[in-house]
Amino acid sequence: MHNHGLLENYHQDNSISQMGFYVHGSSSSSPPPAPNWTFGYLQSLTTTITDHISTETFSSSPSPPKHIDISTSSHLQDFDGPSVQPRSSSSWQKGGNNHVGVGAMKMKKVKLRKKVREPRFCFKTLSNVDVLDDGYKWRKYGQKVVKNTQHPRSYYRCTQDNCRVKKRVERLAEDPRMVITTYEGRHVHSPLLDLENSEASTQLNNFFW
DNA sequence: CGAATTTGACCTGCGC
DNA sequence: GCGCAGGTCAAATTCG
Repeated sequence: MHNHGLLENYHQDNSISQMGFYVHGSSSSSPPPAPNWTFGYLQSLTTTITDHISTETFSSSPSPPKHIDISTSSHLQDFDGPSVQPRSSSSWQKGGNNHVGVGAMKMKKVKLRKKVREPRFCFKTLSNVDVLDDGYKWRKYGQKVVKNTQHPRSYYRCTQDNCRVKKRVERLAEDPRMVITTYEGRHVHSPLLDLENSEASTQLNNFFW
C-alpha cells in the first residue's frame, strides 16, 4: 500500500539512490507489493522494508549518500544501519582465508578497485521459518552471531552460476517472530520456479531485480 | 555419494 | 596501531 510508489519508482528509474521503508500491517486489504509474492511464505508478509542503497557505480551523482535514509522507520535503524558499511571489492571476491595454497595465495594482491556495492532490498516478514521461498535457490555459506542479538544471522548466495546475489536472514531482536531478509545484488536469471509458472516468474523478476 | 549445511578461522573496515 | 564486529571461505559433517 504505502510503498507501491516507492517500489515502482525503484523499478522504473533504477536510480537506486536511497532506501525507504514502508509498513503495511496484516490488517491491510492491499496485497503485498510484489505481484508474485503470493507463493511461498511471502504470503505471510506483514511488514515490508525496501532498502535501496546507492553504490558509487549506480549513482554517478557528485555526492552519493553514504548512509541509508532510515528516517521513516526509526525502529529499524538498529537493524540495518550498521550493516551497510561499504566493503572492499577484494572482500567481495575472496572474503576470508584461503585454505588452498595458503602460503602463496594469502590474499593481498587484489587491488582495491572502486567499490561496487550492489543494490539492496530488505523486508521484514512475520514467519516462523527463516528462509522464505522467493523462487530462487540459495546456498548457505555462513552464519554469524551479531552483537546484541540472540539470533544468528545467516548468509546465503544464489546457487545459479554467475549470479552473485546474496541474501542475509536474521530475526528481529525486538520481535523474534519477525524475519529480516536482505537481498543484495541483481539476479542474472529468472527464478527457478516451475516453468508453467514462468509468467509469474517473469513478473517477479521484473519487480525485483 | 553428491549436495547442502555447519562451523571455526581468517580477512577487511572502522572506531578509538 | 589495536581491537572489535561483520562478512566470507572451505574443511568437516550431515542430509537426502
